[in-house]
Amino acid sequence: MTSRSKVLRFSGQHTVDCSSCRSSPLCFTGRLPVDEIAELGDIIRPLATLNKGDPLILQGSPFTSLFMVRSGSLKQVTTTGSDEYLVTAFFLSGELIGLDAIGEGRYPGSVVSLETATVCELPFAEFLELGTRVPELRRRFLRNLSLEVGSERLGMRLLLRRTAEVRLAYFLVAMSERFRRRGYSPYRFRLAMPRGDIANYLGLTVETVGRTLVRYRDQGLLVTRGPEVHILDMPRLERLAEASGRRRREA
Amino acid sequence: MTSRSKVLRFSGQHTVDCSSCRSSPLCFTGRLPVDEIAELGDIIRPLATLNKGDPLILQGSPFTSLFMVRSGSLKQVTTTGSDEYLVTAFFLSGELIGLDAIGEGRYPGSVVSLETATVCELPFAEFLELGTRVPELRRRFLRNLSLEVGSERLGMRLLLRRTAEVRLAYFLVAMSERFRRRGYSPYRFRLAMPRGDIANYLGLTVETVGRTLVRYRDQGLLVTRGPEVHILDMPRLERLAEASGRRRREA
DNA sequence: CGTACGCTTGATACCTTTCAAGATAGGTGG
DNA sequence: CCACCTATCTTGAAAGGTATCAAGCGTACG
Repeated sequence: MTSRSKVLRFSGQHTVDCSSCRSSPLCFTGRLPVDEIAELGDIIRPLATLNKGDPLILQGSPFTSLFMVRSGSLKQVTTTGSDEYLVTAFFLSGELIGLDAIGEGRYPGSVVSLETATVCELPFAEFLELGTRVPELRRRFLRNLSLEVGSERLGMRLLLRRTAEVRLAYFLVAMSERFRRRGYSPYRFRLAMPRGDIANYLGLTVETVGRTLVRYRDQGLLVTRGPEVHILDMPRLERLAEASGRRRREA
Repeated sequence: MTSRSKVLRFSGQHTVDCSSCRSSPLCFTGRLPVDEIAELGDIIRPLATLNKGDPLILQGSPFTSLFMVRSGSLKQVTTTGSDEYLVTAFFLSGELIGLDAIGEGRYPGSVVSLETATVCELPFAEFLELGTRVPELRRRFLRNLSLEVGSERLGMRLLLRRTAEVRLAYFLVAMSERFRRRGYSPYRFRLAMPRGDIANYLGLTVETVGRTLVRYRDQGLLVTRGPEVHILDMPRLERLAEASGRRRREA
């Protein structure tokens, strides 16, 4: 169950040039004053490269570091007591991994690479220490954590009352937006995760996701070819994603 | 929509004796050294008293403070663009309100009292400033925030794949545990929120919640009388709450 | 005393899961 | 380079769980 496979090692090197990081505009450290960026660079351990399927974190291992995605994408999966497999998050470049581990002191799920990806390691103790001297860093970090609380809280409550059609639209619009902010086309992108992971993440089955995609295609909303998504009618897809609930009634 | 009703005012008084607070063992500030507790007391504005239905926070208003529940309970509700009413959280004594507002700088939902309740106000700017001098306070706060991220992330993903029977069991077990930690009986308690709010929170309808409670009663799991809950067979209820998923199949 | 709100109960429709094969595609080894 | 294997995606038919719609019922409070 907890296959103790190759857990990656970071290079011993102890300096990163954050100022040259392509993810920096998205990273919560982005646009910090130069001096402080440099200090961060002293802390951050750079550039583990992961291949598809490589684990970055094993569920239950002690929390030591946050990880910042520089390129590629990863998923977080939690296995519950009854051997249930739950996809709890996807991480794209510029996003922070491990925010949910600080509280318990252990990582609540395994994090696995969905494709070739690179990450930076941010040892938490040293990060906290740096925070003592850089209030702005603290503020950014709190902001980041808080946004996470809010979006999980609201996003999930929303999904709970939604049909498959709306859930998937919501997911695709969100992904599209995430790609757009990374400088990619919001209309054509490649979803690195398999259908099964999407279904699991949305609380649906693979079959339902598949059928829903077919319906979208029939309605001229979008087309998919394997992992490739091509959105044809974004306005309508967005309207669908925002659609209130199940059927008629208002609560 | 945003009924500008009586928004409560705090007394001008500027000192709170945290050390005498009954919620202190549950509050994230609990068990801090005495000096620091005292400093907190200088910041915290005490004791607004709310009656059932009184709003503490109006959705969209600028974020200025966190609130700590001293007694009673409250709910957070978010109204979406399409006038959909979503219950996104319940707060019991010792819990922090407003964690999800830090990021956006606005409160993402209204917070309304479910019964007579008292809260302390914790102005955020001053709290941050105090954090500069008290690293332990920062750590506690981060821990608190992180736990929130984790439980929302996992808890919700779980609910998404659950039947009404399991969702409600999960909710009742969680509430029972929260009461237990507050020194009340975990077997007999009073849920201050109406059925409709529970249903909404769990992504169900009132009818389904009602019918499910009847089924529990028929099975000898628990009985309800209005807001009163009396759990008869906790082990079985817990097993039900942990039950894996919809029907047979494993993911 | 009545009105309102919350809770119950019943019948029906519908979405999604479940079960079961089949079709594709990517990767491996002969 | 092709055959095979496995994981992934597709399609179909049936069952099941909830939402929906519609009344009743109780109870609290003005």
